[in-house]
Amino acid sequence: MAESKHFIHEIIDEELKEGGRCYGKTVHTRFPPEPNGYLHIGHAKALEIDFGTAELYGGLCNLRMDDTNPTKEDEEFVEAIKEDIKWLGHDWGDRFYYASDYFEQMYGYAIELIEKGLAYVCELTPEQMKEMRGDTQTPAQSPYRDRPIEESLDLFKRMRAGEFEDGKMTLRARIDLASGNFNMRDPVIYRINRLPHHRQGTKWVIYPMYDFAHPIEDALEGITHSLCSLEFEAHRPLYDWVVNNISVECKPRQIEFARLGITNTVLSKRKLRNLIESGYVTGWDDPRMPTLCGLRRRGYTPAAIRAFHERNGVSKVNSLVDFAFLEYCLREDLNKTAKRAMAVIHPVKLIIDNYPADMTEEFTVENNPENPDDGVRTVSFSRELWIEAEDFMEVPEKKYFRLFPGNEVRLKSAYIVKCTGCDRDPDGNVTAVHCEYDTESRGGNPADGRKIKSTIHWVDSRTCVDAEIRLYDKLFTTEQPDLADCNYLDFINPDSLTVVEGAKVEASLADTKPADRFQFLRVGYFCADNKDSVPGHLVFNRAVSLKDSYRPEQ
RNA sequence: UGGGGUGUAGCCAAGUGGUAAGGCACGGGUCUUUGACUCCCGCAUUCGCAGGUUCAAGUCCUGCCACCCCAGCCA
Repeated sequence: MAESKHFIHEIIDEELKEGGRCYGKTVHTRFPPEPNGYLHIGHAKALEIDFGTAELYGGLCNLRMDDTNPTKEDEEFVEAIKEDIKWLGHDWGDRFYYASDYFEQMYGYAIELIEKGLAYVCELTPEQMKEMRGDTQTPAQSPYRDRPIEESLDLFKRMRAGEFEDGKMTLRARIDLASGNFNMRDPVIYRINRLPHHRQGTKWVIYPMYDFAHPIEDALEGITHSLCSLEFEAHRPLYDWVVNNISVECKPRQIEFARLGITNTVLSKRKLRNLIESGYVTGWDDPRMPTLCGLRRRGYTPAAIRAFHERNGVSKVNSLVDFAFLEYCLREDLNKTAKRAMAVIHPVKLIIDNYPADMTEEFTVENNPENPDDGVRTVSFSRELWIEAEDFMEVPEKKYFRLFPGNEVRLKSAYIVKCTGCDRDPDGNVTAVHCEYDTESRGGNPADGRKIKSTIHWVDSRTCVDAEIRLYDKLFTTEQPDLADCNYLDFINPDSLTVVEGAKVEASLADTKPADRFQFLRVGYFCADNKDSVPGHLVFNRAVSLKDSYRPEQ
């Protein structure tokens, strides 16, 4: 929970006081996704605000599919949305709704408005309506706004009956053609659309617009606080107009907050879809995507995502949060929870020349030094091991203190070895590193207590298993790929994915299950791919690297 | 040139007339059988700018500037 309350909660505190709008009431919010795509980390912010506010005040939060436009929405997204919300740990109880289930009631309220002289049927074409909208200096014109109530009533009923073609007529709210707020210039509240609706089928050929439908949905469900993003601020007068002019007892209050921006990625459904359709990523759940299913596959945890949003806070300032902060939140969680394992991504042979060729030992290693309850495991050890190629340099650069001729390092939990040299192929590539071990240093403790500066990870060449490692990096090379005057596709990071075949991982990883997470010692946090990793062909995704303060100096 | 919003460090963000919290990033050190983690230190004489009120202003007043959203029969 945040240290200090953000502005929305301060508003609610006031309203809950005696005499306040919500005195004695239960705080009731809603999360209203449109089922036309997958949820991403930006939606997660809204999710945390909607569900989090309800939780904070001991209230309720409904889950509602905002499906008022048949041309965009599809049932296929509904289950995925529910799954993502559950994954994040939120519970809507039995309060799962569809806006489309309220169509009949909405129709009734539209009739009420017409009867009150507050709505009328308009026969302008979309083009005409656009032309007559006016501008900042000129009021709009609407030739049908004074047609008799009876005529609008008749026409609207015939609209519903399907007597008119798509686009021929609309129902408009009769508000203010001269308003500086264009949303109030007699906005369309119903349009004709013959496309079948994903749940209502062909029952309806007229559909309510968001500005009319949303306040009704909220009022019908008894929502006290309708929390949404900043771009709806100018729609609030219309929201209030609707709840104040129809016969509903509940008058919800809309409060707007800034949506989330993160560096080096994009967060619009259109752009994300385009990344998929253009083949830059493999799908909505590609681990490089900022979608919840993508982050999940990448190895992100619900706790990390929730911490990210809680610490970012809630305000009305358009923000662009550093991607590094998301990574920090993940590392913080995984450092405490992920079991350690040894994996060599870029293997090179380490031969211990004074170790008997037929000997094998087992060493005990802690699973997580941050959490002793995770216990220990044993790893096997023999004369030939695999180590990370970058842990050896024949000619060390300044401040390099791993393996180089003459230097000692500790093999994690095993022995201290002294490097004696290396073998190279005709092209000059290192094919094996040679060393000798200190027989008195079993477990990694030197008998004489001398300090060993470096400890490196390793795997036993006799028992290790192969794995495919997918190294992910930022999707875009610039912090703001979606700046107005540039094309975000120009900034795609060509190295956002590096696939490494033939990595060597310790034997204990052989029975890893999909979605299992680990810290590969000294390398980073990895997650078994939830689609492609199977026994016999392990696939690990790098969720995030470990911080690395090693800076070679020259 | 209409309406609605927002400006506090590289990035988030507290602050509600009493002398600029915290986190990330960054730099330095400590610790370490992970160059991780931990711990410690440093990091805004100043709050978009300019005036004004006040003993006292990031907070109040006036003016200006910058940026974001709105003219879908999208949400």
